[in-house]
Amino acid sequence: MAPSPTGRFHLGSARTALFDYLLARKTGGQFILRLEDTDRKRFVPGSEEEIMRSLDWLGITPDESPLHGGKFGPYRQTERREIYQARANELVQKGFAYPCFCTPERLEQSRKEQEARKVDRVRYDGLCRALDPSEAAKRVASGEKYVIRFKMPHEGSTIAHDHLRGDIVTENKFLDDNVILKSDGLPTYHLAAMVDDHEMQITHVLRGSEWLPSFPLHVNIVRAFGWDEPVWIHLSLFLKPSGKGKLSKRESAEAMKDGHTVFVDDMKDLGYTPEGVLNWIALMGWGVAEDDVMSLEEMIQRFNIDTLTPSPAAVNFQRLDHFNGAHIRLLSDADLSARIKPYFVAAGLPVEEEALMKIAPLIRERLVTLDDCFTFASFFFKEDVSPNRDDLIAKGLDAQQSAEIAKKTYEVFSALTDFSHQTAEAPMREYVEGSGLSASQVFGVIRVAVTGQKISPPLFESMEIIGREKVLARLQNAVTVLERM
RNA sequence: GCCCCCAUCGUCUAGUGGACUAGGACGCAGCCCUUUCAAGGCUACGACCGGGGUUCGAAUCCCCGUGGGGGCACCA
Repeated sequence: MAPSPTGRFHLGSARTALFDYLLARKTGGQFILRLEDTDRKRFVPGSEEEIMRSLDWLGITPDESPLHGGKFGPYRQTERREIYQARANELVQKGFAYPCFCTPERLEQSRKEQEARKVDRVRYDGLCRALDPSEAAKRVASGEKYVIRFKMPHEGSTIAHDHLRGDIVTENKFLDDNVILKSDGLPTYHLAAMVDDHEMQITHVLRGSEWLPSFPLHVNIVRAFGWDEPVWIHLSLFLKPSGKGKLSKRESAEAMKDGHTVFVDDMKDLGYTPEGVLNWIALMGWGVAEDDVMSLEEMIQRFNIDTLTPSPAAVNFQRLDHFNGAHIRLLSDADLSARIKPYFVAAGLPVEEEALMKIAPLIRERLVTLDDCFTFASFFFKEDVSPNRDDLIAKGLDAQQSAEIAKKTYEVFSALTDFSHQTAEAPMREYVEGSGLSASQVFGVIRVAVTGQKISPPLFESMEIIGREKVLARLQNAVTVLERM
């Protein structure tokens, strides 16, 4: 993959990276990260690090990259400028490109003129294309500022082949003489990517379909060099959840409002797992008929570029939640414990590993995101809970009757020789039977008394983990709260 | 405006001329399970954009509309 360090690493880039990775693993190829940093004006410090950090977190670390090296380096385009300059000159030499001395001011003027004439497509007017090559060479040698433009044929048409979309035919008269080498000596994407893809022996180019319009230019460049073409695949675009317009980085604020994000680097903090995120983005632009909850391994096995889909896909965060929850449920006790521990630590709670191992199976199927563990299990680690008085009063009963339940429970638990969920539940069931109360009423009071909340993991298993001493204290406290008036 | 791409349930998708009464998943609704919340199981609702062809036969192939998306930089 070849992102540019001009902003944050988002969903779309992650999906491209994933497909690149899957293809490489599937075919025994290399997954390469190349940084397209030729636009120094838009360079954002820290974004290179964010790209690599995000890839690592997702679990799809590149085989070759600026960080890991590789035999086709360097992997940062600004470190390869001589290569592009040589290649650009080669094209000029062969008559496929030409130096252009037009100033930005002249270009701007030409653009305005064309707009005034209401031409269909504003483009370079070809002034320097008409220059005599030896004359142009002289001006270059004299130190005059210039760019190099690709000499697009005026006649005929270009047939570019996309693996998903078939032949894409464009009449050359609609094409422009694009700049391939800028006046600062750095190449534009068009040249840099084509040269690097060739030099680095890239077999498959997977990129977003926003590149389709410049696709003819790219194949013309490759053909001008006489190189073999890679397999081109233009992936479907990600659309906003509404389906109206492509997912942009501006969407982040919108997504953030309901606990979502389009930036991979933010996913971890929101409680998402790499497995869930990967599974989610994999299924946008890739058609899998059934059994769509997959591990990375399974994705590798099932991946096939023939099953990629070309139509735009609206992102659906509810689906992310679904896949995240599904993958959390697949986690072992040890794995889940390790992943939720940081949330308690961050809250300053005294977490114990052994307790965490017992809690994991109790909350696993209740978590949508990992940080949900806090709402479900923080009461385990607190010294006391502070139940709301109204919550302590069972449905259909009054405070006094509810207090009776807590007292009775206190007695039952106190009398136990051994306190486990089995030994505690049996006598409580008997009590419910003989009391004329419902299980829901009795256990509801205990739940709020012991956990401080109306919703909790299974009651008796939870109490076993908390331990009799604390349970009794919390029951006692509940009675106090209920009898206070 | 011009060029390009796309078109199956609300969303992600399966489907490559007959096996389609169009399958799965998310979401939504109901039921079951149940001490809460989930998870799980079952059921319901729900789509081939329109019109012409081609063919014995079109969701599938072709054309034209329409709709949606993308692109028109010394950005990627």
